[in-house]
Amino acid sequence: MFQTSNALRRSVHSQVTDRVGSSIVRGEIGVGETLPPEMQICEMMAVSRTVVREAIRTLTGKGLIESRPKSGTRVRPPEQWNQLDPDVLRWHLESAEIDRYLAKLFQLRSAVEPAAAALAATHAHEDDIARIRAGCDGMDAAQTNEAFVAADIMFHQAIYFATRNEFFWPIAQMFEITLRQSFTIAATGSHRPRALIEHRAVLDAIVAGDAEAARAATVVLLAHSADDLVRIRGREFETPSPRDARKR
Amino acid sequence: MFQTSNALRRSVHSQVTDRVGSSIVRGEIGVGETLPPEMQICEMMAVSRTVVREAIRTLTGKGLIESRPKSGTRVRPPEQWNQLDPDVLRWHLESAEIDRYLAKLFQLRSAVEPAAAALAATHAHEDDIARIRAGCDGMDAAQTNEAFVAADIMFHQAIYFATRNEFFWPIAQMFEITLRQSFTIAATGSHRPRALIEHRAVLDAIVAGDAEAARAATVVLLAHSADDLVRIRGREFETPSPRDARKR
DNA sequence: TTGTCATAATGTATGACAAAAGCAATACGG
DNA sequence: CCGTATTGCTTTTGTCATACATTATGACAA
Repeated sequence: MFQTSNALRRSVHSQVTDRVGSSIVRGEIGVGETLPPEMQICEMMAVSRTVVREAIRTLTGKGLIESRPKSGTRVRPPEQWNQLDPDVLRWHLESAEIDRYLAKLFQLRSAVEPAAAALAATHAHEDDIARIRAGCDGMDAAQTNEAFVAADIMFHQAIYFATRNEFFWPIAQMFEITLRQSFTIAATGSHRPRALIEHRAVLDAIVAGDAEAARAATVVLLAHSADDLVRIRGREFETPSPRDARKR
Repeated sequence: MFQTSNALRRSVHSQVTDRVGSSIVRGEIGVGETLPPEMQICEMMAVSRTVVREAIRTLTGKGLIESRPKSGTRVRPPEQWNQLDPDVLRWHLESAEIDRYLAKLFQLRSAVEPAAAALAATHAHEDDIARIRAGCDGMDAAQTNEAFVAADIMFHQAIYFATRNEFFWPIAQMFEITLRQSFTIAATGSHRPRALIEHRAVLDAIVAGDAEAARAATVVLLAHSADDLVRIRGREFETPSPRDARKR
């Protein structure tokens, strides 16, 4: 009845995966270091070795660790982690300052989303366009803030799927996990009318099959989103990023 | 002594992971369908249930499947796969027509790499620049074709790492797996001098901290790479992509 | 320095039981 | 008589325990 937030109820090995993965991402173990032997983890968490091993396999599959007989299980450098993996993302967001990660995510969006919209304009199928339109309509009809954000997310995801290029899809996945909060904050009240117009501009360009128009409309959309984020969250979202970050 | 290419010698569960993962990506199982019960897979591949379960955990972690007691283990829709995962990528390349995937990868690069270079110009640290320069120098000094390609890959990877934005890193990882062959083909003989100049232009812009110049230089670099790919592999690499792919 | 060996860690196999979920048969009510 | 709810069976995944294989490390000795 009481299941801790939503962590209990799930299988034991995913709980162990969460705890170990989280502590790695959090940096508690440090790159190149080895985590405790399996048996020791078993004792620490009071689970069987089966469970621990399956958790380790999951983390290995995400690129976080690699293990060898005798030498143990070591943390791999973060360049080799599947940083776009939903779980890895979640562990990041749990640990670090949210704003830093939202800013970085926004850098990625700024790079990819205009091109994605352009590809969508030339490659989208009927059902892709239907999904994008559903996003627009949902934003239009939304009564609650939450419904508005959900429709907004659907809209942006649908654009990535409409590229018909699977390498763009993992980026769409991030929205589910990462953007809900930032969108929720940025979607309050007065911005909506303009946002709606700009979203529909992207839709229209895609429907018209005009790649360059879609790209341009998306650039506008993102620029205004950045404005909102700067206003609400702080100057970390300014573009381009501060030069003084550089060390020479 | 003889180990089949490089497949033998590896652990049993990664072999099982490969076989199952490959057959899923290949589409032999079909979205929403269930794979055979664990025990049956054990018999088919003559391994213990431990091994099969660990393989399943790995694939679950990559988003390919999800399993429930009694109802079995089902294939999830490809939108939810970690398409940028090195293994998933490899399974794709094993199965499908290489050219289609190289073309799609190139679409992603075209979207991301100019922005990545721009970010690198403002965010790169000393060691990042050293790596990029090492790539240039390596291309310069390369005697063999293979060495040239390796340096080329290092150059492009280093740019993604230099963004200091971990969300760009998984894209760099793809190069290792995907680009070796395409680069090898495109790097023959006469293209090298021009390629070298263009690479160094990107490096110089990044060193100068000039984001816009870095973006522009990368666009040029990619455009010429596309030319080479079109010439050698076929018109699939043309930009923008064919309109008639659209169904309305 | 080199070779060998003990050892500690992961890798694999097996068997047993728990828990969940689909399915069918059954019982109940309309 | 038909439809619905309930109950119980059974299949499949989830977890545990134990034993043994394999491998690489590090110490020791030649």
